[in-house]
Formats: sequence, structure tokens, C-alpha cells
Amino acid sequence: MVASDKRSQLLETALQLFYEKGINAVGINEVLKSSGIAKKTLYNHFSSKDELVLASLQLRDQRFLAWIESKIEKAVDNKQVVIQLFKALTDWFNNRAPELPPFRGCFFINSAIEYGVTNDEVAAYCRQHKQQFRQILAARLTDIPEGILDTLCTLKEGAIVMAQVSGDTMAAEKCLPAALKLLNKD
Amino acid sequence: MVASDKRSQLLETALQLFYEKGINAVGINEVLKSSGIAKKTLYNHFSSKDELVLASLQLRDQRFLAWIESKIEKAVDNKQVVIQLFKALTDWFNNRAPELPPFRGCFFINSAIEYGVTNDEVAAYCRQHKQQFRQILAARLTDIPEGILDTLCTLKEGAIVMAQVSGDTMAAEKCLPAALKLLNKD
DNA sequence: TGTAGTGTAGACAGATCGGTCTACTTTTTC
DNA sequence: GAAAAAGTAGACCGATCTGTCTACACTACA
Repeated sequence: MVASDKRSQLLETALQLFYEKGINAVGINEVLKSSGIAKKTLYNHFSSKDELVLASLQLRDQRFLAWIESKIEKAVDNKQVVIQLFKALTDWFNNRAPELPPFRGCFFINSAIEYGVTNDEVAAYCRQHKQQFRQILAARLTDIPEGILDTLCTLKEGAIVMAQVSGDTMAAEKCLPAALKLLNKD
Repeated sequence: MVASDKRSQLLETALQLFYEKGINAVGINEVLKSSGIAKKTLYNHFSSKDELVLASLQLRDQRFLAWIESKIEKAVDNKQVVIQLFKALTDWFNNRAPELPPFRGCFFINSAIEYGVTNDEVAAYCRQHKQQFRQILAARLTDIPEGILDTLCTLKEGAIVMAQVSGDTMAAEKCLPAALKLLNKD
């Protein structure tokens, strides 16, 4: 049992709780109790809660982007990319994506809003995640104008918020026609 | 000087601070210090912080919807409504809307995310605000399909998030062409 | 087998928070 | 002008949070 075992257990627990309940609503002691690990061990692997938060963001970042990538990599043209993207979002919103925990919005939007005010590094990382998503999408779309790419990203963010705040888990599905319309030459 | 004077002073201060820094980041004592009002007076007008939060949401709700309404009421057709809406959002994001305090995202998205987990009433009010916005927009658009109305709302929410999290204050402007395209018959 | 590293359990400190309460002052109202 | 209502200033309580520290147990390895 290597040392990083405890570290990854703590990280898994922290990510699960932070995403489910929000960073501020989850204390260090709850992470400890839920993971069954002692406090000193946590502070041996992470110097502070903020460091644990950042590591959680990195883990989620890696997993979420890999998941999205896997959903659109098989698409053969722009239309299929957009279809697969919005289908994937709908699966996510309705808890039909086994790779992801139950939907509670975007971890990065949530964290930027509730934690970014007091922690610049968290805010910066959340911004970076959004940029990375944009690049992954751009890499799968051929000859796509910047404005249309931005609009697709805006629709994605909006759908997430609609699903979370308004409970409209069909938000992504509803704007799929509009997203496809964007691809047409006028 | 009627009693409601102190109440409205507290409410103004609370709304300003809650919106600027987030509800959790602002303690009761900060509201008191900033407003120059005694603690007992606050608890004479509001039974708890949660009640003050709800009153702040209501005040913002009323003001924001009135502001949006004023921006689109002069539009003579669907195209003008959409143009005015997204121009207004861009003004808001870039602090060119004197009626609104400096942009820090949507108070209702922010509050739902950071406070809605522990307070159902707050979550419900935020959802209701989004519904009211949708109705105000619907009332100004003629013969608009539900799906297009939903997509316009999604673009609006997405633009707010892009402006706040990614710092893209031109997000609304960028998706105006897409929004206008939605209005065209296919 | 002894030592260094890692773990556990949890008391504790220091800070902050929401909310109550007392004692006193000001304002309003009849 | 007296009584009632409303406001001030801030001490105080209990709860909660992050992070430190002590005392002890287990494990790996030379």
C-alpha cells in the first residue's frame, strides 16, 4: 500500500462531496469521516483545504474532458459532433452517464461562483477548464468560425444552468435544432 | 422617519453586499457595519439571515426584470426585441447599465448555487425568477415557438456564465447573430 | 530487531458565524 | 409631558470551521 493510496482515497471522497454539496458546505471533518482517514494524514498529503479543492478540480477536469472527448470522437462531421455533444449533455443532466456522478451542475461554474471570490487560483482554474473545453470542441469541428464555436459553448453553459437552476433537464435537447442551424451556411 | 426606512437601508446594503461578494461571504455583522445600523434593529425587521436573503432576492428580482422590460419594450418586432435584449446584456456585462450595480453574474444563479443547497426557498425563488424572465420575453415576442423561446433563454444564461466565469464580456454580442438566425423560418 | 515513515484518534486552539440579550438613548404618539 | 415604540452599542452564547498537536499503533526495510 503506497502512500498515494490514501491520497487518492481522500481525493475521491473530496471530489464526490464537493461536487454533490458544494465546497463551502463540506468541511474537512466530513471528508475525513466519509473516507475513514485521519486528519493528520490529510494534512500530510494536502497542506490546506484550498489545496484539496484545487486537486479535486484537477481530477474532475481530467475526467470530464475525457468523457466529453469520448462522446464526440466518433463523429465524422460537424453535424454529428454537435448532435453527439448535446446528446451527451442530455444524458449527463438525466443521470444516464455512468462515468459521471449524479448531475448537480458544472463543478467549475459552481466552484468559481462559491469559492472563486476568495480564491483566485480556483477562479483561474475554472476559467482554464472552460477554455480547454472550447479547444477540445474546436479540434473536432472543421472550418468552424470563432463566433459559431463561441455560440456553441454559450449554449452548452446555458443548458447546464437551465438544468441545474430551473430543473430543465431537457435544456440541451431543446436547443439542439438551434445548434445545428448554426452550422448551416446562410 | 418611518420604521421601514431602516428596513430599506438594511435591504439596500444587504443586496449590494450579497451580490458583490456572495451570500456566504457576507456576514450579518458586515451588513450592520456597512449600513451603520444596530444588530437588534436588523432582527427587529428580519427574523433571520435567510429572511434578509429572501428579501434581497425579491428586491433584485423586481429591479432586474423592470430593467430588462424597459430595454425591450420599445422594440417593434421580434428582431428588434432580440437585438435590444442582447445589447442590454452586453451593457450589463460591461458596466454600462447605470440602473444595475457592477456586474458579477446573475444574482439568482449565484444564490441558487451557493445557498440553494441548504435553503429550498432560495432555490425555488431563483427558479421562479428564471420563469418570470421567460414570460416577460415571451410577452414581447409574437408567434414564437416554445423551443426558440427556450433557446433564447439558454443563450442568455450561457452568456451570463461566460461573462462571469470566463471573463468574456462580449459573450452576448457574439451570439446575437445566432439568436437572430433562430427567428428566421427554415 | 530497531528505526523511520506513515497511519489513527481525537483533543485543542483560534477564528468566525448567526442570533440573543442587557442597558441605555432617541423618537414617536397620544 | 409621559408612555410606548424603535434604535444603539456591543457583550455574550453556542455552533462550526480550519488547522495543529499529542500520544500511540502499524508497517517496511536495512
